[in-house]
Amino acid sequence: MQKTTEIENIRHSFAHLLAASVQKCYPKAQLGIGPVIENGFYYDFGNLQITDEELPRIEKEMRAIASQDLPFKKELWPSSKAAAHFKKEKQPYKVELIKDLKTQKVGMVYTGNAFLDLCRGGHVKNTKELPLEGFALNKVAGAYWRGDEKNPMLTRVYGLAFLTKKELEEHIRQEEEAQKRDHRKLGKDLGLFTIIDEIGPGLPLFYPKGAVLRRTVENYIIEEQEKRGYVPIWIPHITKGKLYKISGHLDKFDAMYPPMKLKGEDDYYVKPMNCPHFMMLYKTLLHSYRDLPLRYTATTTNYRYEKSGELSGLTRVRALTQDDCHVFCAPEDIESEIRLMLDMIQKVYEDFGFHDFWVRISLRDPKKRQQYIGFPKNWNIAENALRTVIQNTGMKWAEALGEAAFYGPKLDFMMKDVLGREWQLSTIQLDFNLPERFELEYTNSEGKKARPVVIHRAILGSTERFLAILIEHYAGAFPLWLAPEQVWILPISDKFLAFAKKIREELLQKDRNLRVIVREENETLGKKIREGQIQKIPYLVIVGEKEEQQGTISVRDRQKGDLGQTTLEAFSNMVAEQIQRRQ
RNA sequence: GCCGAGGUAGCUCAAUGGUAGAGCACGUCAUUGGUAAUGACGCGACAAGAGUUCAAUUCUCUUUCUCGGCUCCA
Repeated sequence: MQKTTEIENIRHSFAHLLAASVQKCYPKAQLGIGPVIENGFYYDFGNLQITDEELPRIEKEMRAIASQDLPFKKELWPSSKAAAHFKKEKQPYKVELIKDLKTQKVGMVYTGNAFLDLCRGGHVKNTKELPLEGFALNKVAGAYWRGDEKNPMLTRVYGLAFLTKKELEEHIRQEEEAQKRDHRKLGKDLGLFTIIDEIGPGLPLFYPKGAVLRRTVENYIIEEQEKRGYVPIWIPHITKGKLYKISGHLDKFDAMYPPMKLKGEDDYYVKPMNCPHFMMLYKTLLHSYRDLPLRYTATTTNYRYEKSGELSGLTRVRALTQDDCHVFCAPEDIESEIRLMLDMIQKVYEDFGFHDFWVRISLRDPKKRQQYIGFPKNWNIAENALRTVIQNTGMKWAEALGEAAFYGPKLDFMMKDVLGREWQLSTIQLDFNLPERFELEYTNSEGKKARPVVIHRAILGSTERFLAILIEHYAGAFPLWLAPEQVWILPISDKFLAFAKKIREELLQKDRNLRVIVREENETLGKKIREGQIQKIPYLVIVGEKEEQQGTISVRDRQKGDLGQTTLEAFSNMVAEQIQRRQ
């Protein structure tokens, strides 16, 4: 039996209690499984149709059972006896579990004399140890039996459980905080993007502010790439199906939009990925080892027919833009190419303010060799290259067996945002498959044909998803270099409108890329300041009689408030420096 | 796609089997202002379709979209 912690025992016990309560309230309910999860527990039930409104009743019953101070008792039963018991009790899921466990004996747990559940262990000794103040049932959802969509859908009841009331409240407070930062809400409030019924689910449109934000992010990536010798290519968004026959995607990829059927022509598909296009472009030219590594990049949109229930804001869309890159290189260049990518990833994360991340080295599962293609020799080169490079960077890393793609090992970058939520961002993947399928070649130094390795790489992953993460990470208060509107100029009254416009012109003379807007509306200063604060504008510049006479401006910082009067020169320098330092 | 909950004005939210209210936003006018909301007036909505009913935003069904999960993410 594996060791469990106090909180796990408590959560596990609550799961049992939940099962007992549901059985009492709904005698026909069938028991599934009830594991411990982050922050609490859940239990799956068959033959149970309930909504959130019924949770208080179930919770009340759980409290009633717990308050009887019942001991938890565990016995080992022969599996056949337990199976027979559950068969009699009309608990088909439990019977199935016992059968699949294939053990001689199974644990059965009781409270007091009342039978509770099949159990592998890890609970408190007595229900009086349960912190009833720190627990609450929180939601009902559907879930497939044993996580397989071919199986029936069960009703899952989720509960939160902590040691104390304070921790529970803290958790709820954190969830509320996360909700305030929700990129879907901020996207609306800040006028960044929208999703329109008539256009379609998962197909976001960007307002000017959102478009400026995404262009800023994408241009930044393009700039950093080009500094490192990556070169742009351009590819069309539709293609003949033939391309995906070669790549093998047509059989395997199930999120493909159905093809366009054109009279007397081949079927055309909108592209759900870019790799095959990159491969074809490489193949059209003859390559010498002197040309390699060849670093092709394109920021381009893919279309994937994701299941409707999977769509969510910008994090899961049907039109996703990738900062895609494929490096074609000789196997011996793998290490240096990856080092180059890591260098860029480190720089990019720092500039975006992502200070907490780790790298997952996704390797083969050595027990399942047949799942992977390519020569073991190449795999060894690749896996070792990944390890060596990562271990030399000082980045936090962990190896994960069985997480490799079937065509090669990869590095996945896991980022923690300010709320401690983990996101998978960048990925670097070694690929031995596509060069093979597309029969890519280069001429090596001996004048012989050789096969290049392809390294796939995306730093943002998808621009849309990345923006969602950025929005939530900063709660919409973007650092100056990213803010879609960086400076508002607020004239005290329309008498100073001309002066305000002059200030804008002068600021633009210092930096013609500065995003500065004069708020001309006939409103009070207080109103415009409030508006600026709500819109999270980094700097508000206030101009009136004082400023016009003294040739100064007044500056208000989004966080620090009124900074007082300063010169345009000083303000402009401060802004320039801040943008340059990406703060 | 599956289970569940929802969709009222651009946004946030009311009410109702019998003419749908408010705040913000927007427009007009007045006001000419000093660091988080000036005032008055005005414009504006029951997701779509079908059914039940004398009458449907309200009840039923279908479609669609959103949300919480499940599954999936090459």
